[in-house]
Amino acid sequence: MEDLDRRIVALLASDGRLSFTDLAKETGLSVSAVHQRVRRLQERSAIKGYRAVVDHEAAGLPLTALVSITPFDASAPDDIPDRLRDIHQIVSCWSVAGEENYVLQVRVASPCELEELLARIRTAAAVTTRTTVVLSTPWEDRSPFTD
Amino acid sequence: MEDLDRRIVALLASDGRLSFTDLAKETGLSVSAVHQRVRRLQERSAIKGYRAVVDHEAAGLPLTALVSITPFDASAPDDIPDRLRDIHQIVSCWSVAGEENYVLQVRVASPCELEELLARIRTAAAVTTRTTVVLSTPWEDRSPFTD
DNA sequence: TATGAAAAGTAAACAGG
DNA sequence: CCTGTTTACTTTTCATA
Repeated sequence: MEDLDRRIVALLASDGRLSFTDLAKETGLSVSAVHQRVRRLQERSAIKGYRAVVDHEAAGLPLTALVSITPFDASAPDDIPDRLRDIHQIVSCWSVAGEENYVLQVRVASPCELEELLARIRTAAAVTTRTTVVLSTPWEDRSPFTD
Repeated sequence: MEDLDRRIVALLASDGRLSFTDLAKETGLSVSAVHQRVRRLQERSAIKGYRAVVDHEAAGLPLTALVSITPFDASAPDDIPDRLRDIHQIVSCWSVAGEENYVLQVRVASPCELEELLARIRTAAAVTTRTTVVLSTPWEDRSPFTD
């Protein structure tokens, strides 16, 4: 990726609603040139979409946890992500190198819902779970490009 | 939070660039009413901002890791987030219940940069680190509201 | 807290270098 | 791959219920 594209991506990663006018000012390009570059970045999926950053406490999902999972049967074919994809409380699913096979980031309304969710994960994916509850979030989902 | 606000938040969480016109269609409100509600949600920080969802491979930061950290000196006052805040490779910082005190999500360009980053984290925050490298990411940062 | 209408600003498509 | 122009749409503000 070119340096100009990198700048555009960094700018949109920290403010996804920047207008093309502002992007043009920041990059020194014309509005049309920025527009074309952003469109290309989206077509190539270098920019995959845009989202509002939500305060999950305010939105009724105050409890976050990290759930490490290990299959019961290590020899079974690994279709775990497919088995978990429809569980919307799982906001991230990482395949990891380490003692466990996957780490999931989950968001729920209450400890009680976490309990239900863990049961659902275990049965859906045939795994054991090790859960780390998040107590507070100093920050989250920051852009790594702001250097 | 009201039900209408929750719908608006959910819509913007999955598409942060939805126009007020489209939000109005989806919610049955007028454009101005949606506009006011979104503005209020932003003022109350229920919506904290907007970001582009970036393909980190394409953007030159293909390596993600989860770093669990434990202070050398458990009796020292805990200002760890403050000591780590300026390290932009740390995209998330969660205070957790468990063996370790914090889990960090980090993004770097290469194993070599990860090594440097871990050294920086250890000296900046006076901690030991346990690092779990992410091998692949079936999905990430999904909206938990799409039910 | 809602509405509709007007003014200002922006996005998208286009022609051309 | 860039630029400037045009058209259509969107955002924002305002008067009003």
